Amino acid sequence: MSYAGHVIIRQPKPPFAALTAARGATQEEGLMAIQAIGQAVRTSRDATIFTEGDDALYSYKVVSGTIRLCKLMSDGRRQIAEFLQAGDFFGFEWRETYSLTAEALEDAELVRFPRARLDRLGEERCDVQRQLMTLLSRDLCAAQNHLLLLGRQTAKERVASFLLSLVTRNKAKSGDTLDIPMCRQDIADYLGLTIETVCRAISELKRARLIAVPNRMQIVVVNVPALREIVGGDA
Amino acid sequence: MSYAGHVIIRQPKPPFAALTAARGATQEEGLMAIQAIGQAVRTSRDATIFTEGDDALYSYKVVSGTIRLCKLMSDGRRQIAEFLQAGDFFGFEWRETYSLTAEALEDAELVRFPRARLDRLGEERCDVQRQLMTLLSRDLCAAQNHLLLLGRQTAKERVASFLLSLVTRNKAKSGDTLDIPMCRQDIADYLGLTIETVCRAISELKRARLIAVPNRMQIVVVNVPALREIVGGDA
DNA sequence: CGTTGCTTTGATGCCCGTCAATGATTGTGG
DNA sequence: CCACAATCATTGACGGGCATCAAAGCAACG
Repeated sequence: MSYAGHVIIRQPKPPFAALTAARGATQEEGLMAIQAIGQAVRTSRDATIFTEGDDALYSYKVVSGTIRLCKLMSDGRRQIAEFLQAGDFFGFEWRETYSLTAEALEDAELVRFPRARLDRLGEERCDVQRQLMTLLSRDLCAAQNHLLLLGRQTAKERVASFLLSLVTRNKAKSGDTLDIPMCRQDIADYLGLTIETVCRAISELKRARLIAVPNRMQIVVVNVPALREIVGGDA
Repeated sequence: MSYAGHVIIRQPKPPFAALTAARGATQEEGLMAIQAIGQAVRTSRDATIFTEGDDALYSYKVVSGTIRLCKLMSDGRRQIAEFLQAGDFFGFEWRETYSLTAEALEDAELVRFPRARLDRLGEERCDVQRQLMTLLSRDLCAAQNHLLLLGRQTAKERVASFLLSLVTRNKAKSGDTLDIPMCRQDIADYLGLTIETVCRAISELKRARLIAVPNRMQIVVVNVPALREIVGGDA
């Protein structure tokens, strides 16, 4: 029911050459074993992939598009935990139900892994379990850094941190253009701010010539070191 | 060097009856196998157990006392990710170096597990890996809830959430007294607030008769449902 | 019994949230 | 192709919640 918008493209054994290529040089055997049980699915813009509290039937990998993982309060307040892009895995928390909600920012292609099969695979093969551990660890460390951002950084620092995380992810340098697939509201909900505060921080960075904003979906990072300077204090 | 304050009490095989008893009914075989390679150590108040960035040589379990896990910025700003008490595990992020700093709030007894041995054990036994996954998942979900608190809750809600988390952990009911091992500054750094704001929120709850504060280290939760009412909006 | 460290309370200010209006961009139907 | 609506982004005015600064309680200790 919450899987409306998902279409299984090919069922049992899709060719995964393209997927592993997208991930780059990851030749872990455990990872291969996981990939082998994947099913390709599609989601459309704003579709819900799973909802917090649902039975956790599948884990996922992003092939293309962008996904947001978020928590909602009953009065509508929202906190986005993470944005996921090609090559990222999600839904690997080892629990009966999903601990957050996954939605597509834009049309996306995913690979999904049935939890039951993943579970069986993990019982037999330690290298698979180990791979899952690595994925979880990555998420945990990201969450810990996010805690510091939300608890102790100013609005300007948060926006600079966000841009720097995109710089890192895209291996961008000063002068490069970043594609920003998320709207301002998503950025605000990720940074624990309001949309207006995000706008003002971006405008301020623009006035200071640290970035340029050709359009709402792109940002040119003119001066990466200066952005790092703003974040500064992080260990 | 950063292990000053640690004393190995008994080296190879301490009796773990006390430890498992403290954890309650956890008869997982994987867990037993992990426990079997533990070494009992002590830390004193305010001692650093490990520092963010150190080589991750050990993972730990708390036997007694309270531990804080935190991130520091170079200008001194601090965010506490988690408080750990008897039965809790920490330092299980599967990375080369620790992703945060662990310190003792008070004199504490720990069991430490050499990463190298844990690693070898994990290669051989899937049930051990699985157990480690479960520990990581717990931390990840806790961190995700913490993100919502830091990003989207008001000061009063945060303090109420904190008290409720202690209520849950201690299985307390209205009228019960909670022992608060952490000082106000630690609470503030956990909740992303200042010490003054924490004090004011506590005073407000006290005035509203939701809690009583016999002394700085104890809080009586007079009206748990009313505390839940304050947090309210969470899914 | 004064010192020391932590907590609490008060006064003040600022950052960011709220409310509101204007721009910019995209999509739609005539 | 353009008018129009709809959506999103930006900017401004204002206020409130929390931080900052300061001082006074309060308990533990020598």
